Amino acid sequence: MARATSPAEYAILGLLAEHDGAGHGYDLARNFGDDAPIGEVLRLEPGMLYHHLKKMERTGWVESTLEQPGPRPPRQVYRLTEAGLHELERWLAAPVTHTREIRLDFLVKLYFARRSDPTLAARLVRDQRDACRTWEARLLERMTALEASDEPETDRAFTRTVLELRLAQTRAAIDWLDGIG
Amino acid sequence: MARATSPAEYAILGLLAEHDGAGHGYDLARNFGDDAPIGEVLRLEPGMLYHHLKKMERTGWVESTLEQPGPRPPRQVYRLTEAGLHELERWLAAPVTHTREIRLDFLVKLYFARRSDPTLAARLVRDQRDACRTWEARLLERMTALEASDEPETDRAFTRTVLELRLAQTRAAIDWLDGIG
DNA sequence: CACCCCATGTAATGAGTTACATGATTTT
DNA sequence: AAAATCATGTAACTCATTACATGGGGTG
Repeated sequence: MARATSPAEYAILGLLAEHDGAGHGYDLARNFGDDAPIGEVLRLEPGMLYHHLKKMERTGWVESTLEQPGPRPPRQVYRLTEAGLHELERWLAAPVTHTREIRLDFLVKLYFARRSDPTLAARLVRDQRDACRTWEARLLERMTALEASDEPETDRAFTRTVLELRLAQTRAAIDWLDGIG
Repeated sequence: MARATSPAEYAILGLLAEHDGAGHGYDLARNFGDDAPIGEVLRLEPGMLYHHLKKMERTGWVESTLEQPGPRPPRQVYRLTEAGLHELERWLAAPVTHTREIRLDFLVKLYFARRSDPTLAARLVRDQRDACRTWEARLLERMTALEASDEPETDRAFTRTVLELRLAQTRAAIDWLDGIG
C-alpha cells in the first residue's frame, strides 16, 4: 500500500471528495491561494499541483478524463477512485507522529475532518492529544535520564535546553488541542 | 554575498572554528552522530557532510589540502577562510526569522554561541525573544482583523484555530527563551 | 580470520521551487 | 485594445535521503 509523503496530495484528495469526487486542476488551485483557508496552512503552486495529480493517477488514487465544456479551454477532470477515497479516510483518521507535523499535516487533517464529520474531528483531536501526552512523558523520561548520565556538564546543559524547548512546544500543543476539542 | 540555506553548513563552519579552523570529514562526522549534542538537533549522513564541504569550498568559506599522516588513509583537511569565519559570525549573531526555525536553526546557533561567547549567547536569546514578541503582536492583529472580516463562519473558525496554534507555539517559545536567558 | 574503525566519496532517487510557455476567451 | 481569467503544463535548478563502493589497518 503506497503512502503519500506530502500533505498536499491528501489535501487534493480531500478537496475532490468534497466535490462529489471530481474536479480539475485550475479549480483545485484556487483552494491553495492566499485568501483560501487551506492556503493559510499549505501553499501549492500550479506546477506542483499538476505534478501531484499526475503522480496520484499513476498510484491509482485518481483517474482522469478530458472534457471540452463549450467554448472554454479543455479540462482534465480528475475523479477519486475507491483506493483514493480509502487512502484519504485512513489518513484522516490517523494522528500525526511527530511534533513538527502539527503545524501543517495535522491542521490539514483537522480542516477536512471538521467539514466531513464533526465526530471524526473530535476523535482525531482526542487521539492527537493522547499522542502528545505520550511524547511529553518520553521527554520527561529523557530529562531524568540526562541528569543521571555522565556526560560533561556543557553538553548536558545544551541537551537539557533542547529537551526543555520540546517539552514547552509539546505542552503548548496539548493545551491548544484541549481548547479546540 | 552568498548565504547557506541549510544550518548544516553553519554547524560545520562552527565546528571548524572550534578546532583552530581546521578538520577533516570523518572527524566532523562524529559530531552529527547519535550521542553527540549537535546530533540531538541535526543529523547529517556522511554523504551530505562531504557534499557540504565541497560546496563550501566552491563558495570560498573553506579551503582544503590533502594530508597523509603516516600509515593511515589520507585525509582531506578543511580550513576556515576569512570569508567563512565572517559568514559564521554574521549568522551566529542573527536571530531566526520564522517560528519553525527555532527547533533547528536557532538551537544550532545557541549551541555555538554559548561555547564561543556567553555574552553573544545572551544577546542572541534576547534578540530572538524580541523577534518572537513581534510575531506574537502580528498574530494578535490578524486575529482581530479576522473577527471583523466577512468570511463565512466555517472558514473563519478554521483560520482562528490556525492562529491560535501559532500563538500558542510562539508564546511557548517566548517563555522558553525567557527561561534560558 | 572476522570484524570494526578510519576515510572518502558516488549513484540513484525523489521532492520542492521558480519561472516560463501556450493559447483561448471574457471583461474593462 | 489591453488586461485579466481560464486552463495546463515543462524546464531548470536546488536540496535531501539512502544506499552502496572502496580499501587499508588494527583488534579480538
